[in-house]
Amino acid sequence: MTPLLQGTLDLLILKTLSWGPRHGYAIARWVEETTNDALEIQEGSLYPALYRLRQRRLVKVEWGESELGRRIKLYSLTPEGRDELRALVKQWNRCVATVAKVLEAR
Amino acid sequence: MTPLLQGTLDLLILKTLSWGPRHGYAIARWVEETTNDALEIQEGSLYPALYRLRQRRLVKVEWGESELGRRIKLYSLTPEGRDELRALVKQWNRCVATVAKVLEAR
DNA sequence: TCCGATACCTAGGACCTCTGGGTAACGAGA
DNA sequence: TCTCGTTACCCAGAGGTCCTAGGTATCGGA
Repeated sequence: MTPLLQGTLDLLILKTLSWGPRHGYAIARWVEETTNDALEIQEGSLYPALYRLRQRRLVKVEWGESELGRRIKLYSLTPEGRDELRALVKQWNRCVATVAKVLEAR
Repeated sequence: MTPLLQGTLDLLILKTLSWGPRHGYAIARWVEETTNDALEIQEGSLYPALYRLRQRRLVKVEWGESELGRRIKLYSLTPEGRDELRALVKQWNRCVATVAKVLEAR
C-alpha cells in the first residue's frame, strides 16, 4: 500500500467528519470505501491524529453506541474544525496546482 | 511559507533535472521561479535530498563550472532516475485523484 | 470453542523537512 | 580597502508525521 502523503491525514479526517459525527474505526472504513481501498488509514496513524486534532480543538468527542451496540467514541467537527477544513482544502488545491505547474513546465 | 508536502521534494528535483543537468542551487531557484515563489526549496532539505537520490543512484554528479565561473556540482538523471520520475508522477497523479475523490464525495 | 470483525489504544522507529547554523569565492559599491 | 549581497556548497539537530507491531475487549457465527 502506498503510504499516505504526509499532511493529508488531517484533511481526510476532517473531511470525513464534515458529513457528520463518526467514530475512529468508521472514519478509516469510510475513507477506504470512498477511495476503493486506494487509501488505507492505519490505526496507528489514525488515533494519534485524532488525539492531535482534539488537542487543537478541531474535533470534539462524546461516548456513544454503535448500531451493533458497541461502545464508541463519536468524533465531530467543532466550528474551528470547520474553518480548518476550509483552510486545508484551499491549501491542498493550491499545492496541487503548484506542483502541476512544475510537472507541466517546459 | 507553506511547508512542502512531504514526499514531493524528490518529485520536484527529479522533474527539474529532466530538463537537463543542473546544480543544487539552480534547482532550488528554478522551482521557485516556475511556481512564482509559491514553493520554496530550503537548502537544508535540498542537499540531504540530493544525497539520498544519489545513494539510490537516481541522480549522478560531476563537478563543473557555472556561467559565472564558480565551481558547481552538476546533477543529472540516471536511467533509473528517469524511471523513478515516471513512477513518481504516476503515483502523484493517482494520489491527487484519490484525495479528490474524498473531497468531492457526498 | 475459536475465529473474525468491531473498536479502542500505545510504544518505538523510520523518515522527511526545516531551522539555523557554517564555509568560500566573487563583484559591486562605499 | 572593506563590506555586503549573491552564488554555491554543506551539516547537526529538532520537530513532526506516519507506520509497524503490538495490546485489550466484546460480540456473533461456525
